[in-house]
Amino acid sequence: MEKLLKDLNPQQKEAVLYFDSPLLILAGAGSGKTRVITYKIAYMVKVLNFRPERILAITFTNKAAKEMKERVEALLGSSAPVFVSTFHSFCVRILRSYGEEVGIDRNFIIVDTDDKKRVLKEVIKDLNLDSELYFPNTVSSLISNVKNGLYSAESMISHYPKLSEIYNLYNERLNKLSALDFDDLLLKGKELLAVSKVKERLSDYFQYVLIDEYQDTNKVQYEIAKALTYEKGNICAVGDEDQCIYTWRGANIDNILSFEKDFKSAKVIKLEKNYRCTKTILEAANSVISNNRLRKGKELYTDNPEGEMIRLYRGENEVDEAIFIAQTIKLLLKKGVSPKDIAVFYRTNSLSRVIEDVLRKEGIAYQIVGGLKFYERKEVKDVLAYLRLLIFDRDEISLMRILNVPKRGLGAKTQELLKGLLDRGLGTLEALRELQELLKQEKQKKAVKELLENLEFLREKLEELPSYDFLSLLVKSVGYEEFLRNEFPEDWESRLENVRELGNTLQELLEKDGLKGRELYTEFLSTVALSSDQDSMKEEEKVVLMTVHASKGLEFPVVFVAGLEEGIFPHARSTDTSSEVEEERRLFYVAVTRAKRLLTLSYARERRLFGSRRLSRPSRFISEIPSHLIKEVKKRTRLQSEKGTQPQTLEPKEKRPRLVYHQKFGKGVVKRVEGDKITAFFANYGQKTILRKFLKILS
DNA sequence: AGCTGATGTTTTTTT
DNA sequence: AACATCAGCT
Repeated sequence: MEKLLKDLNPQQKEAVLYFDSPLLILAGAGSGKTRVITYKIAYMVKVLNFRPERILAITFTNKAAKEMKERVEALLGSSAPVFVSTFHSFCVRILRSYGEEVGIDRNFIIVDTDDKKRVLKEVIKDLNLDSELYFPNTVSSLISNVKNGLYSAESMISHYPKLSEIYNLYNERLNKLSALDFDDLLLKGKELLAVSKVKERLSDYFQYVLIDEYQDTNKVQYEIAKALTYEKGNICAVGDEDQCIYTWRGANIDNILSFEKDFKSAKVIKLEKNYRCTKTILEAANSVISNNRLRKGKELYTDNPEGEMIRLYRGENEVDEAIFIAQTIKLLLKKGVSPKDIAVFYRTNSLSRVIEDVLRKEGIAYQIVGGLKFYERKEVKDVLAYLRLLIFDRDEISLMRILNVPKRGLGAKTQELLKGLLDRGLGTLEALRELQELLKQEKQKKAVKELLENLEFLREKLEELPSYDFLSLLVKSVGYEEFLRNEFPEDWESRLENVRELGNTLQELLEKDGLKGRELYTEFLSTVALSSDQDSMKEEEKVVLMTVHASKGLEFPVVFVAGLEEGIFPHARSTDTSSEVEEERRLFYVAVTRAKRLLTLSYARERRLFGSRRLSRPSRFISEIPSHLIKEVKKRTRLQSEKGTQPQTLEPKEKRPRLVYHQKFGKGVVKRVEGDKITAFFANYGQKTILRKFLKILS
């Protein structure tokens, strides 16, 4: 262990060795905080003889949890069952063990964003509320805010008079389903820890609690942490107020700013030496973040070399910008940079599209983190819904989802009928049985009968068959593959592939935890619901694309930040108040400090947004970087020699029109194009040849 | 019940 | 521009 400690600088060492009182480690970007945490854990196990399973470490994502576990084990040279998890999965764990103390069924289901919206839609409809004011999206985030303790439902009465009613009915519905949403997991976890029996038990059990990314914890999470370590002060929080980027999700920057007040006689250690970035990149980052007022104040320094200047590219439009990025990447690859060492960041997911298109065209392999999440894809959710239905008989949400998937000729009316039955308190299978009696049409009767038999059959097989086979059986017996073929002739194969991938995940879990049958599936469904973007990221030889949010906690030798325009980054919806702008700035700071060696910023003069072109100005954040650190670059001159091909890729290429519209003749299908004359076929007028200027090109 | 075209919404970030 | 939703029609 003594040998290990030699790897640390004095502050890091102090942080590892300090145990006298609550400890807050203010760890600047790239200051080796993961190293400190893992060494601290290793120290506890090896020197202080703590039982690893009684050390609780909370991370931000499951991926981070897994990595931390691996790193600790590498340090110790043996497997150490340290309890590492996210707040959410920790709460799932304790609720599955002690849930009944706060009236929670141990077999509760977790509703994801999509399910939540479905339930809310029903609620809003049932309350006969004006859907102009109560959009499911808006209501969903309002409810989140209420649950995260930002304000009460009643306090919103002036803007949303009926919010309390929605809130109550929504919770009632979830309750009936034994379902918890993401916020409930934390909230109920907190409630559970308020039960003195549980609190004593757990806080006695855990000898030490570490929390990573403390700047992004919310009020509820703070209280959970507090309850676990109450009075004992055996807590270490690690965070960086400059990297707090989730306030919109309830993260409370005060948690970190007032740690010393919240935890008695707390000690604060700052890690200000950066091991990641070049001097240039770090100076840029320091300079940008110094524009923020709400911070404790740190000044990072590094012994790393000066490094290359930060590059800045101005694109004519978003396509031009993407081409620049692709070309630069190509050049780097040619120079021997590994693709997995290159990352492209953007503020919003929608910006990824152009970049993807160009990378694909240029033959650059990339992987995209986040976006449409795997577990949120329709085909995956459908299959999961079947699984959920088999596991939890009360899962009405899933029943409704699959009632007519694959198509069985059971539509809205049947759904209403079924809902009535469920409201009478019947279980899903019972309700289906009743429904069979109620239906008039033979065809529908048969459809329900078939579904019912299928479900009963599958439920029998659930415990019997190995999980992978069971999933195949499920897909086959409900005719899901055929459904995919019919409904998605374009891409049914990749969709089917996704379903298979689901089987693989299940298999992995099976091998890891050795669970089986019902237990396995329950665990599987929780894992699935709580998986994060980063969790899906694999070590592949590919360039990585992701939002800045998703990049948190990662680092790359080469980083591109695209779309640096006013309205995009900072985002137009976050420029009203200075605290919003400060958060955008922190986000930019996170982006910049991911880069180890080379940072390239880019923006476009003109960008397509909502279908129309819009001129844009460069982001204010660019001008917050000292100009002597920035070098403006042009697209590679090498391409001057390939000029012939350049305009083709540069301009969105002029497509041959396929569908046109004429004032008098209406819509026409194009048959021939000669110069500015277009020959098209019109349904009621036959074939006509018309000058292009009289036609509107539809596609 | 299910399709069609019209209409309206979406783009902030996510456990 | 792409997508979801809905009324009205078959």
